[in-house]
Amino acid sequence: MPELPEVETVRRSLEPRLLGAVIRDVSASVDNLRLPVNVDTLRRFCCGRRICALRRRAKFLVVVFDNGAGLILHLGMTGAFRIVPESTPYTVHERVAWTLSGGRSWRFADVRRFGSVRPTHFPDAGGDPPELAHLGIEPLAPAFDGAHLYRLSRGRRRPIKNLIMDQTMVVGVGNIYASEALFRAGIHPARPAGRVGRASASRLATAIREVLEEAIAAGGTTLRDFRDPDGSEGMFQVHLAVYGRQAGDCPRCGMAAGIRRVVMAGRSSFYCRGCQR
DNA sequence: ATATTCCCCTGGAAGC
DNA sequence: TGCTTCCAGGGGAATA
Repeated sequence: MPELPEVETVRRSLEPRLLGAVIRDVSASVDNLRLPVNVDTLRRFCCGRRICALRRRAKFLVVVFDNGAGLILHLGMTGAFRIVPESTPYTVHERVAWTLSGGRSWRFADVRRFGSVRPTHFPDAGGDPPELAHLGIEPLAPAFDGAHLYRLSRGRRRPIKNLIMDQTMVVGVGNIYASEALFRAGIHPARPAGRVGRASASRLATAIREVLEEAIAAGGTTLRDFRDPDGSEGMFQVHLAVYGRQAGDCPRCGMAAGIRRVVMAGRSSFYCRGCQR
């Protein structure tokens, strides 16, 4: 369940350990994750390269090399990184390994293989690679506010929850934080996006920003698989107000068994039937 | 043009 | 006990 806070937690953990490292070799134990993994191509892109930056865009990690190339990484559902001594035996689900200067090995494990590892070129320093050009606005950017969300939602009949999870609209919000943000804003997840008014859009934009920032501060949410590169679990799951709490009492309005679970667009969605309209 | 459905993949839990 | 089914859900292609 890595969403923006989990990916940012991973980025912050990896950054100090990867910056300045030189990649000596790459190996892979599978030829496809979510996308094909071509180890020869990876070697051509990575070997001899120094890592200059580690960015996050949406739920992607972006590794920037010293020559205008780099990697786009996605954790999928069960992806995890660790950095270990080169001699450390591989675990069964470690799919890709980069040998780094200093005798270290940077490992990508992914049980369900929904993750991805893509080499890329950057058209300009600091910009997104073309593969990520379709992505919408970063919710923690200053330009993301109620007015922006209001404009995005005009004329759209799809449920507001589906819209805020649409990565071409606003990025980083997945199934867990969508339910949490809508709860905080008092908006029913199935409300048509175009029927969300200015005041509600403003509350929702604020709620999205706040829940993501609080989750980052807590090191993310661990419900099943998520671990940071040190193997630690996140702590935000104890702060979830509605996600996974069907039949629970509402922590805001107090309605007994007020929390409902419904399926929207194939995803479990949680809301309080007493205080979300 | 917009929005939904399907598929990828594995393991743990629940059901029979 | 053991087998089957369901569920988790991000992203992107296919489809309506």
